[in-house]
Amino acid sequence: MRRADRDLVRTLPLFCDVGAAHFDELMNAAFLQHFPQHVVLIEEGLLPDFLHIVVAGTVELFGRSAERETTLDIIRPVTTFILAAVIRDEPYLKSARTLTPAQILMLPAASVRSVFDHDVHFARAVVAELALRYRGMVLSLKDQKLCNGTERLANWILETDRQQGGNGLVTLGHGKRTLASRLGMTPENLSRNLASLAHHGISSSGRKIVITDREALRRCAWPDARVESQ
Amino acid sequence: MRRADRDLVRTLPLFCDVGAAHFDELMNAAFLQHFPQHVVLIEEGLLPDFLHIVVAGTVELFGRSAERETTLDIIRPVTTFILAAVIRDEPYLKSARTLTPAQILMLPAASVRSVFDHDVHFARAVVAELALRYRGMVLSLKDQKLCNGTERLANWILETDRQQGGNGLVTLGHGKRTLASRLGMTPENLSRNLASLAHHGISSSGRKIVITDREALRRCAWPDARVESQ
DNA sequence: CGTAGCATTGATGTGGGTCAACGTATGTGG
DNA sequence: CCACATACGTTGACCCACATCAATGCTACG
Repeated sequence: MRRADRDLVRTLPLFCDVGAAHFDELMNAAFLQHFPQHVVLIEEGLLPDFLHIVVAGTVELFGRSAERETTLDIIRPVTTFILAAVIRDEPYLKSARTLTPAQILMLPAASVRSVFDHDVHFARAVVAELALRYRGMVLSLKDQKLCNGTERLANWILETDRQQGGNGLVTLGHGKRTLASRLGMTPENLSRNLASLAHHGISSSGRKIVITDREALRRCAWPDARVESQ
Repeated sequence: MRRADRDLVRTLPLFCDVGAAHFDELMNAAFLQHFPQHVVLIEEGLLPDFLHIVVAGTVELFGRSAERETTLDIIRPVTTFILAAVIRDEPYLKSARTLTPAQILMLPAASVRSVFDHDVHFARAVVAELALRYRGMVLSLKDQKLCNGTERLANWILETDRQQGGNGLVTLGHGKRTLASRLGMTPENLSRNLASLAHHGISSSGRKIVITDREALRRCAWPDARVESQ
C-alpha cells in the first residue's frame, strides 16, 4: 500500500496512539483493495474476516429481510466500519455495498484482535470509537421512534449542515433514493417532505439544499436533536 | 455495601477479570443506593457522574422530546447501563427511571475511567460490553425500520422466550404500556396485535403468553431475527 | 368493597406507503 | 454533439397500518 494511505490511516483516532511496532504489524497484514460501484462487500450473517476502512469512495451499510431493505449508515473516508463484529468475532448484523467506486483497506480480524490484546492505546481507541458509534445508534433509534418523516428530514438537514461547515449549504453526496432509505421513508415521501419544508426555511434543487431561515427550519425539527451524531 | 452484592458484581463479565486491587479501588468508591418506584435516575443531556449497575429491581431507559416519549431498553439485574456516556464523558442520550423499587450500585465515573486506564482486563471487558450493546442497538433499529407492529411483537415473543428458557411460556416483567412503548406502538395496538397473533400460534392472558405453535408464530416474525439481542 | 389506573374494543382520522403517470437528469453510442 | 435510452425524481390518486379518541370492562391495591 502507498505511503500516503498509510499516513492517512495513521491519523485516524483509532490508530494515532498505537505503538509503532503494533501499527507496523497491522499495516503489514493489511491490504488495500479497489472495488467498483454497487459491489456487496459484506453479507450479514457471515463471520467477520476483516476490519474495513474506507479510504476513498462511499459505502452504504444496510439491513435486509426477505423483501425489505433499509440503509443504516453511510460511510465516507476515512472511517472504519463493522468494528463491533470484529471485536466480538460474531456474525455481521449489517450488510455493506459500495455506492461509488471505492478503496477499502482491509485488516485481518485476527491481527486486529491480537494488537487489541497487546496495545493498551489501541484498546482505548477502540473503546472510544465503539462508544461513539453506540451513541450514533441511540440517536438514530430515538430519531426513528420519536419523529415523523418531516422532522427526521429537518433534523438531517440541520445536522448535515453542521458537519459540512454550518454555512447553510448542504450538498447531497448520493442519490435521493439512498437518503430516503437512510431517513426511513420512501423516495416519494422524501420529495413531498422536501417540498413541504420549502415553506419552512429551505430551498432545494438537484443535490443542493440551502437553508434560508434556520430558525423556521429548527421549529420543524426535533427540539432536542442538538447532540452530536455518528 | 454487603459482601453478597460485592460478590455478585464480581461475577459480571465486566468485572470478573479485573485485578483484585483495581476491583477494590472501584468497590471502595462505590455505593449502593435504594430507590422507590418511578424515580428518575438520569436525565438526558446531563453529564455522567456515575456508572450505574442494577442490582435489584427494574430500570427503564427512555428518550423524550417535547411531548413524546419512547422506551429504549429495560434493564434487569445484574446489568450496567449508560457505559458509553461514562467512557466518553459526554452527555447522556437516554433518561432512566425505576419501574419498580430498585437497588442501584453507583460507581463514580472518574474511578471507572481511572481503572479503565490502568487495568487491561477491565478495558477489554468494557470493549466487549460496548460491542454487545452496540449490536443490540443495531438489532433494535433494524427491527424498527424493517418490521411492522405485528412482526415486532412476534419477534419479541420468540426472543424473550429464548431468554427465559425456551419452554414456550413468556412472562411479562412489567405492564403492557411499557412493552408497547418498547416495541414502538401504542397500548391499544399492542392489544390488537396480541389478539391477532392469537390466531397464529400464541395464547395470552394477563402477564402470561404461551407459545402454542412456534412454527406458526415464526411465520409471523421477521425471518432473519434469529441473532442474539441485547 | 370501592376506586383508580390499566387493558380492551370499537369508531374514526391521518401519515405515509403503494401504484401509476409524467417530467427530468445522466450517460452512451452513433 | 446530438439523440436516444434508462434510470431517477416528482406529482397525484388511492389505500392501509397505525394513532387517536371514546366508551367499557378488569384488576389490583388501599
